[in-house]
Amino acid sequence: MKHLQTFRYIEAVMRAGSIRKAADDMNITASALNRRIQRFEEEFGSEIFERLPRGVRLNPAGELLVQHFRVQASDLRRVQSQVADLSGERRGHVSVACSQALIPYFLPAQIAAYRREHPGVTFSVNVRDREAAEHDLATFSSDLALVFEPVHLVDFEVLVAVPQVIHVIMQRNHPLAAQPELRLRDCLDHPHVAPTAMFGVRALLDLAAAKGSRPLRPIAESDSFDFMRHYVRHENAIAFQIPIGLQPEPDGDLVIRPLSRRDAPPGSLLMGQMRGRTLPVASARFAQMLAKVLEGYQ
Amino acid sequence: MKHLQTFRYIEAVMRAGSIRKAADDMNITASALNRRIQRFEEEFGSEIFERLPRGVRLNPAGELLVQHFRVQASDLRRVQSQVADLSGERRGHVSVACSQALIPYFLPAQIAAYRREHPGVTFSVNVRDREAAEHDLATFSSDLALVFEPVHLVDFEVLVAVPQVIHVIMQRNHPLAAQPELRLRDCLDHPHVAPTAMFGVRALLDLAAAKGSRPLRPIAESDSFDFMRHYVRHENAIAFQIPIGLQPEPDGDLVIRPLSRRDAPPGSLLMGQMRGRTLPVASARFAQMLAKVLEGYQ
DNA sequence: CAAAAGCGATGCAAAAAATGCAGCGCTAAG
DNA sequence: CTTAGCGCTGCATTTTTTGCATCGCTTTTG
Repeated sequence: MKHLQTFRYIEAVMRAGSIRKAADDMNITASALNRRIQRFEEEFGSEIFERLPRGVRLNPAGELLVQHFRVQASDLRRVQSQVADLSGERRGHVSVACSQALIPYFLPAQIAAYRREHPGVTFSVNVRDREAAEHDLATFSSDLALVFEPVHLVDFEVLVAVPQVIHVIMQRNHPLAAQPELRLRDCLDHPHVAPTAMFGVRALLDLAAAKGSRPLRPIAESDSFDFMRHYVRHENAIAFQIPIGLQPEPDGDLVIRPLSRRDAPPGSLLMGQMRGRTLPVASARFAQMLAKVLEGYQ
Repeated sequence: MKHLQTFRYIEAVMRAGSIRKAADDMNITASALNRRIQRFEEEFGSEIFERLPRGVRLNPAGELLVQHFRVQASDLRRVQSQVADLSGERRGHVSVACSQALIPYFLPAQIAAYRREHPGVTFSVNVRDREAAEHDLATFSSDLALVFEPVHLVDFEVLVAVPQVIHVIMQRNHPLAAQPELRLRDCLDHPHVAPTAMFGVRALLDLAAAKGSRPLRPIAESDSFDFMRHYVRHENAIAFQIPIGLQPEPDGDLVIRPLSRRDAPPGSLLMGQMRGRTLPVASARFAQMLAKVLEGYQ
């Protein structure tokens, strides 16, 4: 939309930290960009950048303005989506920010299922830790977020919550593989790998371990659940993950066992949106479908 | 704001019903306006006007779009007002839609009082019947509405409500002037003037009269309370009005008496805004002051 | 039933706005 | 003390927008 061009430039300047860099990013001359901003500031009635010796930075007025424009751009997308919906076939774009766990199995299956019904709808899927996912919602760069154990819930409006018990992954020949349900203390006696502190699974594990007065001593930490899942094949270690991130039928030589609820309470996988926002039709319907699936999930 | 120019043109076309008339109103050529709209429709991805033989009319997509733009323009004004507020002195503009009763005494006094504290704030005051006032809120053309007994309350978010007993206005030498409180049946025995059906005062009077099985028989009906107040001097008739529309100390030869509560229940004078909207700083503060004054009013 | 009036659309030239280029003055980093 | 990077501005150029004249169409009018 052309009438939002100036805003796109303003965002670019904000990101780049200087007009020249932003001009470069946007394939325009610094002078043109500079004048656009000056002209805008004049008609807006106030400066929106403070000029520093090495560039520019948004001032409080600019912060307010950027927030306004983000809301307005998001709302315009919603209107467009609604209009497309009027004319019969559903079109639109759904952007999702989600935890790693959703990436391999759950979301691909759900998106494919949705697109079978509505081929006109496109998707963008971004892996975000729980903090970044909430930020994505707040800046209107994602419509939906799916995260395990979110941190702040201020702007996060929960659409559906699913309890998820932490599961243990190991090779079929692992000593613990025989038990149908595992105790945390037994797991901690064996070599284990664990996610880094930023993840909800780790937070729950640390909490549970602290109660049992036996600390987590991972032989490897990683921010990739994919890495951890593969690692157990090499050292006969154990790894942790929530069920939604696991294949229903694991690969031949891996087994999956739930951790006893006596040790670690189930965490919550939450789907949410920006608080108070009205989602575009496509996103709202997709969220509706996900909610139905998730509610039947456990 | 220049980036809303196209929207202003769209609104003009909507009002005028044809591109040529709108072009005339906006001091631009029809061809330029026509092309602006065509260009906009193209980048928006859908037509927003349906072309009729005698002009154009918004289609459903256009309705959605206009609503979006109205919200967005109102929000931009809010941001500007907030920014002005950042830089010290309060500036801004407050637009009020209100019933006639508020026009002569109450609002002038309140606005003057507010402007004594904040000379940078300007006002627009429009007389609207209770239906039109609500419409003004819904189209974001007024920030606040002050109406007696509003009709629909769907989009009207009540900020404060004040009970108002209907009062009777007559000359000092009127036979009823001696009583401190009047019964409706006595009033109806004398020549009386009444507001037309669109007014809340009339609705309450009709209701009360129906209960007493004696109908209202006004010798004159008017949509101007000013007219009615002056008329009682000429025929020694009586008129009705709510206290907020009356001078505390009436002019020499007029007296004011409350109608007995046994006959007509007090109506409600409501101050409200568009539901869910965040008002500009100036409007919000003015509303706050009004609320305080009104709560102490009766 | 034909003429007139009103409408939206479009080709083309003129006017206006935005952009690119070159260079200024300034500040902080090397 | 030099240099590199920054925002800003005058001027020529390019792009966009506007105005004018006109077409084809439909409804209204005499």
